[in-house]
Amino acid sequence: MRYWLMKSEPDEFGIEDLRNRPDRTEPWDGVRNYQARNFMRDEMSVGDRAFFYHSNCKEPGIVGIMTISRAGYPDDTAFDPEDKHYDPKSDPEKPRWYRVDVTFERTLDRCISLAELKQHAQALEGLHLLRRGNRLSVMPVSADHWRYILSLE
DNA sequence: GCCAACGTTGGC
DNA sequence: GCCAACGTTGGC
Repeated sequence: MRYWLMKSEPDEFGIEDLRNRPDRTEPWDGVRNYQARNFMRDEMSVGDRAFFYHSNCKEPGIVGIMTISRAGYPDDTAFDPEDKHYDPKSDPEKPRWYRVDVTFERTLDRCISLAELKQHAQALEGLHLLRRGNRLSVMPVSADHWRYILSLE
C-alpha cells in the first residue's frame, strides 16, 4: 500500500465536491503531465491512500484523505473535443492520458497549510511538494512523511 | 538534438 | 494580478 498527494483547485473541484459525489467517488481526470500520468497509470493500486491538496487558493494545503478505488485506466476526457482537457493527440486505440478513481475518506480536522508544512522542511526533506518550483499535481508520499504530516493534525 | 518562444502552474 | 519555474512545441 502506497501513499500519495493529489492537487486540485477548490474552485474547480474541492474536497467537499468529492464528499458530495455519488458513492463519494470521482474519476481524477484531466491530468496532462507525463510524470503524474505515469504514477496513476503504473503505480497506483486500489487501497492506496492520498492526501487531497487544495492548490491555487487562499490557503493552499492538505485538507483531507481519500482512497484510490480504481487503478489506472484511460482518461477519455482527452477524446472529447468539447472537453476542457481535450487532447487530439490521444488516440482511443493508444490512450495518452490515464486517470484513477478516488473515494472520499475524511476531511482533516483542519487544513495543514503549505506554510505550515514548510516549517517542517527538515522532517519532510524530500517531499516533492516542498521542492523548489514544484508543479507536479500527483506525487508519492513516503510512509514516514505520511505519518509525520498526520501527526500535525 | 538544441534551444527560444510560448503556455501553464501555483504561491504570494 | 504578478511572476518565477517549469514543460512542451517547433524551427533549424
